[in-house]
Amino acid sequence: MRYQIEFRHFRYFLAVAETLHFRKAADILFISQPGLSRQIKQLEENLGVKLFERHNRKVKLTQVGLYLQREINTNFKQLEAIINHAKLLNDGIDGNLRLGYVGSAMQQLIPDLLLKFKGTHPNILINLKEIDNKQQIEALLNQNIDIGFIRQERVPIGINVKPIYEETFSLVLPKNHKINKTNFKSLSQFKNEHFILFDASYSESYYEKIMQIFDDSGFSPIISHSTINASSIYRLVENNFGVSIVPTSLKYGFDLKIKFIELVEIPQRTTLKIVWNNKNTNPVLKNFIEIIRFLN
Amino acid sequence: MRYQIEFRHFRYFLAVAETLHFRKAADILFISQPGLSRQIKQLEENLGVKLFERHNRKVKLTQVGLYLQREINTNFKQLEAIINHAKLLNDGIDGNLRLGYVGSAMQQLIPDLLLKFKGTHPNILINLKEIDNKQQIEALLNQNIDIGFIRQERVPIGINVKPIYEETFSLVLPKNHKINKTNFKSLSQFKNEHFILFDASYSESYYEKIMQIFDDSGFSPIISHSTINASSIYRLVENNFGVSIVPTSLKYGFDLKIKFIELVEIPQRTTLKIVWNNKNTNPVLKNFIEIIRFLN
DNA sequence: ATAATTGATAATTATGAGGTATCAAATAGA
DNA sequence: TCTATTTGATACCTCATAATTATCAATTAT
Repeated sequence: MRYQIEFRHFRYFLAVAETLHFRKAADILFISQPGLSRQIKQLEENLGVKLFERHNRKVKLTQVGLYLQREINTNFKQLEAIINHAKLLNDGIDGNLRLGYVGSAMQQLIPDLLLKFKGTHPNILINLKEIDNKQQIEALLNQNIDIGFIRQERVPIGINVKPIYEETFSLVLPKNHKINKTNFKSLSQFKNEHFILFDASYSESYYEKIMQIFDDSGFSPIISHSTINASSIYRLVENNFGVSIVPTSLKYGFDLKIKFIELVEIPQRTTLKIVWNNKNTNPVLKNFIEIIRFLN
Repeated sequence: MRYQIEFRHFRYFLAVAETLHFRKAADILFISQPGLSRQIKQLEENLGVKLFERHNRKVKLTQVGLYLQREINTNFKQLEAIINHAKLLNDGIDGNLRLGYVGSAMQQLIPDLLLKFKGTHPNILINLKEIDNKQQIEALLNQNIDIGFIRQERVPIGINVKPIYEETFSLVLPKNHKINKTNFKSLSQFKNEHFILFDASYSESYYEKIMQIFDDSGFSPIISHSTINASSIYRLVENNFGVSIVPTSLKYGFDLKIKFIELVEIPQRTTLKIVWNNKNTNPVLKNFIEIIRFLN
């Protein structure tokens, strides 16, 4: 117990816990393998806890090691956030907020929200990143973003959800398509058309919902293309590669030879939700959620 | 920026922030004042943030310094808690223990054991699962449970066994059966009765032992039903579907129209054993086995 | 059998934390 | 005004120890 534990020990520990390989971890840390071994040993001695099982040619985390990896990781993320925030404070900025969003949220909602937030909190630095649903959850858990905008039903525990905008779906057709708002009866009129849809990887639950729409209409769609980007969908529709179904709000802001038919009769709706990690201690996050609360 | 920040820097920072006096802080930290000054300077340079205003003969925290003091303080508290918890986990004082057991062990033994263990280790979370002998071995090998309670002679290598309770068998008869404790002579009196027994799949070696009892008595039983549950056996016996033989301890805790005759004369005994995987490193397991050691 | 992999150990080096001495600036007291 | 005192910063030095190199021991792959 004569050595003080330092960050170094935990930095090294995390690297070994990550790679489960002393030599590789040493390379990543730009130190030699024996040096790394010694520091890990020191940490283990100081804590009085065995962190790794070294057998044969395999390194394994012990139960306690596993626990420490998780906890130290989030603790370090928090510390990092504290330091970043301190730097921003120093620059006269009151904090920052890292947003992730699916493309379809940028349509109208995020600009509106940010404008409102900037009004009350002018010195907040906002970072925006377009990421898909699944990766947003990942980023939230790792505290790489503070808040996400997703279209997905289920989220892991530890993630808070607040629905903020529910909307209908709309059919997307080429402008010259024979079906229009007046002669449109039901989706089954499109059973022989090719469909261009958001990829299942975009969000499983979103995809399921779309499939349910087809189920309810009594046919399986021919899916000719899938993408993760509204604008590519529209390009394809415009050029007669097929038709599509998208959240209604996505119809604004494009000037293409396509038309939309809102599907108000079907029961399915899609909900844009904001999500955040309840372990996140960023003070700006609290304020942002406060703003959201007064939306509906 | 060529120095890495270490805990030291924050420890020193907190001491100065607390005392607002470099010399006093240095005394508290058992280092010299110039050494302290230098570390604080390093921290400030590394963060790119001024933490203290040194004017006249007074030291004052800057806004950012104030923020950091609060945040680092709570962050360090959290880290401390993490480390303490890790130590508890390591000592098996906190954590969880997953038990598997055959129904007949729940009769008296497991409640007693758990009560005793809970007394010395109140913070351990215990998961209980009723599983048959064979599946317990499987679960131990896969480390899906930490400890098992079985009635089975042979176990694979890698599994440790400790017998904890040896007992006689008892006949189970309907209350109105003509044989009772006084006119009972030997098992051969039942050669024409139907028997209801634990299924062979429950445990092969247990089944073999029962068969041996019949062998010794010179007859093969007529087996009319087999089940894996003491309570169903008793229901069947109560309704005159046949008679049975069970471990004696199973007679407690039922209120049915049945009676028991303990077979003390025959040599066969059944032994409840605890079993665990010797590769299992769950520290709680060690402590549990320790408790067991003082049982007999 | 030989070579490759991988973590631990031993001996050595060199970085930088901490020590001593001292300074500079400011203040208090005469 | 002239000390004496307080207090953080600087300069220089020492030594503890982190990191390196070289090597080993054990295992596994060829």
